[in-house]
Amino acid sequence: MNLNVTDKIEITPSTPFAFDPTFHKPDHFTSGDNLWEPGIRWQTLNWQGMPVGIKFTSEGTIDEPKISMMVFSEAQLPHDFVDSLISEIRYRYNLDLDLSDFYKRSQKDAMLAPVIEKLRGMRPGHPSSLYEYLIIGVVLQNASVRRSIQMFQVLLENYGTLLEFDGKELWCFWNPGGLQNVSEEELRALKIGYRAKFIKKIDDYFSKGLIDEQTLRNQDRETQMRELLKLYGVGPATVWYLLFDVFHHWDFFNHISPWEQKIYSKLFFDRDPENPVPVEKLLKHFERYGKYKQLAVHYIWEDLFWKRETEHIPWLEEEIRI
DNA sequence: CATCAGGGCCCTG
DNA sequence: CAGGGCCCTGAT
Repeated sequence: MNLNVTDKIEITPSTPFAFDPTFHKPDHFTSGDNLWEPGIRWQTLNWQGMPVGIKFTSEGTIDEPKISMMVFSEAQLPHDFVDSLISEIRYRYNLDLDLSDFYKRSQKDAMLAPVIEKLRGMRPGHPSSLYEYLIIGVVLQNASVRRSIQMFQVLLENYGTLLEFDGKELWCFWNPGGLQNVSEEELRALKIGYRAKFIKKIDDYFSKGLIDEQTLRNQDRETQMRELLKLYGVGPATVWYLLFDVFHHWDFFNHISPWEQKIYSKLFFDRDPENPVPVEKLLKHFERYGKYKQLAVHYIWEDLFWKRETEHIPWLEEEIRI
């Protein structure tokens, strides 16, 4: 699909704002739906069933930020569509987040303070909708990075839409409920294994309108967690990711998967990944970050993966096994 | 070659 | 509440 109609919008985030670490998370292993280079991010977005291409360009500084957002579409977009798209972007990337209290509380933390200095203005956030994140969450389960990317890619190429805009070709997600005519067997043929059943059931759930992302956003964390765990194929690991990335709870930390446990053990206790610190002890350690514990660990985690972009970290390569 | 453990989750006993 | 089964893939 060729997207030749453009609409240019200027977005002013709250201050301070760091473009690159907000729009590019090196630990989110990309697979054909976005591209990044310093100061520019291209991505696709399925908004209200309409596939659009977006090019974000940094046009400001950390203390006087300005983002140019170019929207590419097939036909002219109605004003209210564009308005709702902008507010959704502001939500997903936390462009209005006030980080001052978090920064103030972290000043005296020997580990966090230098990381914040480097990443000052970085927002947490994730580009995906709830439905999309659920699909991603399922392909992350019980698989290495390489295999997760491969599964996600094959799903996009079979059920997504290839968009051409600004000289790029990127895949756009299908609609929630868009797999109604796809059988579990067909999904299995794409080598996603037992996850085929999970994806079918999640898609059915959305197709029947049993869950609404906007409604869920306005409910409390316990309700969100309860509703999400009702989904077949969603357990503690996936819910934990969702509460942070999609529902923006900075204070919730109740789960550490084995590979993350090894990385935290090395980062926070300089312990050999072969001999990791118990999960309970790690969780207790994170308590020092209070109501920003997950945000704090996000900063430290992103710092590690940004380092990986420029320097070789052997022990980390060993753990992520791309 | 064969075996095995993954960036979990569901189901059973 | 512990443990088996599920899928494919790359490592050993």
